Amino acid sequence: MFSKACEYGIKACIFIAINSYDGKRISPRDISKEIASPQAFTAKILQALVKSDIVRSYKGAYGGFEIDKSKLAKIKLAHIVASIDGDQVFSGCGLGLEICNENHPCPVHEKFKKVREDLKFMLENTSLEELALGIKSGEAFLKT
Amino acid sequence: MFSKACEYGIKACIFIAINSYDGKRISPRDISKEIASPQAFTAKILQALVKSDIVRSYKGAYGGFEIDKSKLAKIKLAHIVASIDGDQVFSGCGLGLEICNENHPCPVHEKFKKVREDLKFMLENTSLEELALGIKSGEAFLKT
DNA sequence: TTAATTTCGGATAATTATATCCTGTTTATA
DNA sequence: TATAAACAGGATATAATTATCCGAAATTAA
Repeated sequence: MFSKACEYGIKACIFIAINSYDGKRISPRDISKEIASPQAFTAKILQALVKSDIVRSYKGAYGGFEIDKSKLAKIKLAHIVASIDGDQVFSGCGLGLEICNENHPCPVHEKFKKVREDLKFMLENTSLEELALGIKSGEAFLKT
Repeated sequence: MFSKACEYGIKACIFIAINSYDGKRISPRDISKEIASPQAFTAKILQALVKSDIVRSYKGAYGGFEIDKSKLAKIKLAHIVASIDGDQVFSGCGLGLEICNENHPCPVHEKFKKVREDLKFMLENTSLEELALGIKSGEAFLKT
């Protein structure tokens, strides 16, 4: 469904979000420990998330990554996924046809429509905030 | 969503199905031409589909691939997908956690449930027969 | 200003997925 | 039996993804 990079990116954002609640910046080392991901690779993904303006980074001592508290409710899964995997998962043809639409559909176009729309709706309506709260409350887990 | 191999596999099955209606066997060369896929790679995928008993192959002159007419309604997309990509798409965790279930859910476990179940239902209830008919009637297309 | 800390970013390596090539084996028909 | 047609399958090549390494640049605090 998503690339490894995207999975790591989502989990990293959630963990950054939790810390940002407490006004704490966090390093790739701590993040990769918490989400069980390779450290250097995770750092690369964080760079991308910085460029797409989802997380903020601060260099130097006492630096690290954080997310504006005011943004937590506004950032949706869709933003993170699109920023790392592109919009293929939202709009691409299920069978890889270059052109696939109502006028020129692939064999599963109509069948996929519902699934894809469900997925799109879910991604666009799930905020980083609620995911972070799920972890904070102990309902959900970031690893194992 | 699916691997390239799986996309080719699905399209190949559909084209084989169409020909099997007319009692015709078909070669990897003709298949890859029709579905715009690399020939040798497609042949490998067909081998896998033979092993998982979805298509049948006949060696020698006048040989080729075909699918039992009597099976066309019974073979569902789910069979093809599972045979090529495994059941990760049905049961795997959306964020790649090894253990992810009701008792130990990942942050998006509940959110993904509906999407995954939709997808599963669709794959398990879409037959090769109806997809083949869609192409035969000119409603849908296998390439471009 | 210096030292310590931390992200940035380029280079490289390892792994997996995709794709090609070539030879062997089987089979139908002449 | 000979021959041509067609799949089987191993070996190899290429591309994309995932992962690691290291030095440079920035920032804070002593």
